[in-house]
Amino acid sequence: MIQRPKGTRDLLPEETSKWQEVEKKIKKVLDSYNFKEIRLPVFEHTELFQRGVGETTDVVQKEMYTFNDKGGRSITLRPEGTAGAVRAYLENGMGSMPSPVKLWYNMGMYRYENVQKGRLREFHQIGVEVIGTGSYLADVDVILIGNQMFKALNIPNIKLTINSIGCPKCRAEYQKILKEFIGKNLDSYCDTCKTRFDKNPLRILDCKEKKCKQLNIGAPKMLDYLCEECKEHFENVKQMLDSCKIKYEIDSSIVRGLDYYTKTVFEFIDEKSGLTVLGGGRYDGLVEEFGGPKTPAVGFASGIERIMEMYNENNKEFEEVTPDIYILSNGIEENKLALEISEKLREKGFIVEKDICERSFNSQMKYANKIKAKKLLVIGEDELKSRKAKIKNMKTGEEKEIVLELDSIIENLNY
RNA sequence: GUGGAUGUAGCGUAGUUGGUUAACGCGUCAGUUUGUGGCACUGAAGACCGUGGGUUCGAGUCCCAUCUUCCACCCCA
Repeated sequence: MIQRPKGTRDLLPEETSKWQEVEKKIKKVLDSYNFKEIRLPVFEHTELFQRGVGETTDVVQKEMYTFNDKGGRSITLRPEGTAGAVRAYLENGMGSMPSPVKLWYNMGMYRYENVQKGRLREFHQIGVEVIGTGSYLADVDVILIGNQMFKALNIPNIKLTINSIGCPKCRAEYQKILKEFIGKNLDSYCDTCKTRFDKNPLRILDCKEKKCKQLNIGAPKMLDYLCEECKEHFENVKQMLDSCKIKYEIDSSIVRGLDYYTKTVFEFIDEKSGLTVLGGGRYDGLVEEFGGPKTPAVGFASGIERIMEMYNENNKEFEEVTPDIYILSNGIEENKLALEISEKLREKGFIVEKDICERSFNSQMKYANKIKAKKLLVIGEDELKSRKAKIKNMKTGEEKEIVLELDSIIENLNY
């Protein structure tokens, strides 16, 4: 038997209807902020992610699905959405659209990781990007969207944590100071931290090793070394969040795993599982990095599989969509009439089931019951002749005599 | 990438110290029931026991390898 590749999942009908329900609710929030959907290629040139996400990141170094296509091009399955969105923004001249450009996406992502709870190799993210404004107001809007999403999904116990990692200018300054602090005890740090020291010292602060955590106590904090502009930006973000009564924690260890972030970074964390369910921040340098004009931007991405996990826990009652009517028929002429009525009802938007297996009367009855049809209409010899029939409410068992005409059927479907 | 656990019909399980045609429940299909479902009863289909080797007269049971899934590290959404 051929089985699905590691880290992938099949979504069966029961699950897809729940996904659709969640996606619908999220889309409503996105619509209310007037964001528009974009759909992007599953694969891009490898270089896009190398330059966008950053050479030193784990995502690029060891988690990308990269291969050469038949034309010898290095191609990579997208591990995240922002790089592609920015590429599309530039390639399609979206800079000439009314600015800022506000986009959202819902796409599959691919990362060669070791599988675990809430961690797949193919997973899905819903994300937003606001391209073309450097204002703190945009950061706040983006955070508020995330907040509204979880509210709309009735998911409680989500903690918002924020931080600022400054701009290239003040970060470089801070890194120097941080390296001085860490450098004193570098020999005592774990091996991964030693390699981080040169490539990305900020990450050392995020190390989970006990000894490293110990050594990190008292380390200088990025927040204390922000330049005037970054400091003011962060203060404004906090002020706005306070004014709309959004609770948040400042967590100076949030660094984010993607290199393009600047200034504000934030995460929504599920307090029960400890998993990050939404993560994002500002990326003021990325458009320029890709050869575009200096264009600030901010966005987030949220993992649908993780959202679904929490959604299912907090929303037990789920309304299943079932057929409005099952039309039972036996015999050629009867089937013709049943088909005709079915088609007309379907055109009117009703969910109609009828026999397509040439099953017996009894089997059809049982089937209608199993698929939870709301109403039942039998078309047999008598009904064909008399043009009268009984429509049955499958829940109450009550039957009602009707004329075998479309209007009269429809009238009895709605009660 | 490292460490630990796991794997028997679609799903959930049983399978005694290795011994004939691998069992049960749910589900599926059909019948009891040419004209009204749910209940009940009867029957059928469905498993090369994750895969590949090995030990043995004989392997679902023992050994090795490999894959999957789950958990932890790491990282992230």
